[in-house]
Amino acid sequence: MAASKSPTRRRILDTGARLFRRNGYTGTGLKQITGEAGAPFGSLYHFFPGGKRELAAEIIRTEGAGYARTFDVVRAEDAVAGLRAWFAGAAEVLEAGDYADACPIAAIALEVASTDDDLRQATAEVFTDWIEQAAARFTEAGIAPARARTLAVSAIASLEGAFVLARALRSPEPVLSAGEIVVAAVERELAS
Amino acid sequence: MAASKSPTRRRILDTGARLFRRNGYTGTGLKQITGEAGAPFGSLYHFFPGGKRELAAEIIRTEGAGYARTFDVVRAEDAVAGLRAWFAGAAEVLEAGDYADACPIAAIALEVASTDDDLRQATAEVFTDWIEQAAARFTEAGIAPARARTLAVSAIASLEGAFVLARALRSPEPVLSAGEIVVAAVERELAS
DNA sequence: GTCTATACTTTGATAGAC
DNA sequence: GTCTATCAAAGTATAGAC
Repeated sequence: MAASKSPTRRRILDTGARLFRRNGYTGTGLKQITGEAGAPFGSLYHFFPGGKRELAAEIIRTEGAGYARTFDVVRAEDAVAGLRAWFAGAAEVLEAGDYADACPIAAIALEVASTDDDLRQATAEVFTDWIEQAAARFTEAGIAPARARTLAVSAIASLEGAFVLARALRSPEPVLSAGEIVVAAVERELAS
Repeated sequence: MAASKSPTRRRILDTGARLFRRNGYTGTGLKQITGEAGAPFGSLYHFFPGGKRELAAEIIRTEGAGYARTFDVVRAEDAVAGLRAWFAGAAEVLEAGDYADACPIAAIALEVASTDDDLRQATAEVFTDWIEQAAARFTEAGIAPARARTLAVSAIASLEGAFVLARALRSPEPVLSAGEIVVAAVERELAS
């Protein structure tokens, strides 16, 4: 079908992703999305019959998968340098985008955690994927599986929380400080 | 004036704090707040003429100050044990409250960061206070100021991000893992 | 099948009765 | 000063013209 290739559908998804990321789930209106996407309001329900929840679910999954690829910079050959680059890159993107674009799903995740179990589960699957991918990379680098998972969870949590502080403070400091501690922890683990 | 002691005003603040914490800023309605608080709708505008924004600003400040006191468990005499208790306590509260009550202002902070500069600044002041208090405690424990600040920012960011993951995954693991890494970092710093 | 117009609900906010 | 009734606007969702 042509639906999956429709440029209108693409624009709705991209615009929705940007607005959800910046203004949150309830903070973003469907009229606002179609308006900024230059799409007729009815098109949203044509492509997403389930309405706002179906749109959000797809955005959570695709944006989650997309953001997972930023972790590709962490190569098993030099996990420490890669991890350092991961945090530095996040800080740069944040500054360049005026502290508007941090984690693509954090704002949604906090809002739906206690109010919409389907969407909560979608965010949980994304976070689980990130954790497993990061843990696999650390394991390949030579860290024992259990320890690799602890470090993976900690790395992702640190960046996630640093994003919260950085957006509020309009400063890259939290991302850089959090990165420093996590990088040192991984470095120390590999040296042991 | 009696206003500051009014039980109605108190109930509005407490209910608002709980709902903002769980459902976010735009995700919480004023009618929902007064409804659950058992207060007439008009009372909200009587006590908070500035409406939703004034109410949110006060909640951010008071809840922020209240949460700062949880860090009192970190005593300069034994910062490592205190920090360990801080994370463990956060994990316990989270589980006990069915993953609904984590950071009192994180959901608001992410939502207003790019949409309401007054409220963003209120959250920034809270985070700044937390960072300074934690850094002071680490300094008292014998860590050099610059390093103490890096560790303070990292500790708060780690917990903040762990809360995001924990609420989505409905698991205390992120809080415990993040705590493990941060505690080890402080421990190592004190040993050096 | 694309899109416009509308239905219905809920939102934040006010006015005014008591 | 406490509270009820109502406002205009924005929210999601749908119906139906073309």
